[in-house]
Amino acid sequence: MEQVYIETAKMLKAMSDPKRLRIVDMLSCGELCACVILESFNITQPTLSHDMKQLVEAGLVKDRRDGKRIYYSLDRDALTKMHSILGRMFEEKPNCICRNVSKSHG
Amino acid sequence: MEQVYIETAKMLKAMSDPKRLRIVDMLSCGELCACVILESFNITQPTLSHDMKQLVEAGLVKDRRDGKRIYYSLDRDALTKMHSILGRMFEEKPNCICRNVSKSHG
DNA sequence: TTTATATATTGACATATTTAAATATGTTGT
DNA sequence: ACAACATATTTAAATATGTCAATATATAAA
Repeated sequence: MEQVYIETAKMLKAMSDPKRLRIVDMLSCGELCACVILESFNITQPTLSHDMKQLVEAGLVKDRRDGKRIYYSLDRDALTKMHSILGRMFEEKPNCICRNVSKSHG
Repeated sequence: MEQVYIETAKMLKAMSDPKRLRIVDMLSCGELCACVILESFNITQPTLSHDMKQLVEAGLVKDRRDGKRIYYSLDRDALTKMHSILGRMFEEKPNCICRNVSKSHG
C-alpha cells in the first residue's frame, strides 16, 4: 500500500474518536495542559494520557513539559498538510493513478 | 458529546484504514463496480463487501445496483461538508465554544 | 529528603475491528 | 427451473482498542 494512504489513515484513526476529535478542536484556540483537558471530560487521567499519546504519535499534536505540567498544542503544519491531502483525495479527477497500478495490498 | 464530533468521527473512522482510504481515492475519478475495486486489492470478496458497507454506512459512498453489479461512487456533498468541518476544527480561533461548556463525555 | 502534584505506564478486562471460509441472496441468461 | 455470476451475510478466530485501577515517574515545594 502506498505510504500516503498509510500515513494519512494513521492520522485519521487518531481523530476517529469523538473525544479525541473534540480535543483537537479545543486545542485549535491554543495550547492546553492535560489537567485542563481532563476537566472537560468524564474520563480518568490514564485514559486521557493514552488518548493524548495517540494524537502525539500520529503527529497531529505536540507536547511540551513546563514544570509538572505537559502542554499540548496542534501541529498545524501536519494538520494543514493532511487536510490538503484529503482534499485532493476527494477531488474530482479525470484519471486516477491508483487505477493503473498493480494490486496494492499484501 | 456534541453530535458533530460523533458524526465526523464516524466518517473519519471509515477512512482510517489505508485500503478504504485508497478506495475513496479510486472513486474520486468516478464510480466503480465492486468487481473492479476487488481486482486492485489482495483481499477476499467478503472483506471488500464489509469495507464498502462501512464507507456507505458512514455516508461517504453511495451504492447503486445495475444488473448483477453494484456500482459505488463518492457522496461528494458529504465529503465536502466533512472536509470543511475538519478545516474549521483545526483552524486557529480566538476562542473555543467547547472550552466554556461543561463536561462533555458521560 | 519527604510530601504533594501532574502525568505516564502497566495490567486486566470488555468490546470492537479485521479478515476469511462457508453460505445465502439477487440477477441474468438458457 | 436451473446454472452461472456478482455481491452480501453469517460465523468464527485473531488482533486491536477503550477504559479503569494500581502503580511508577517526574517535578516542585516544604
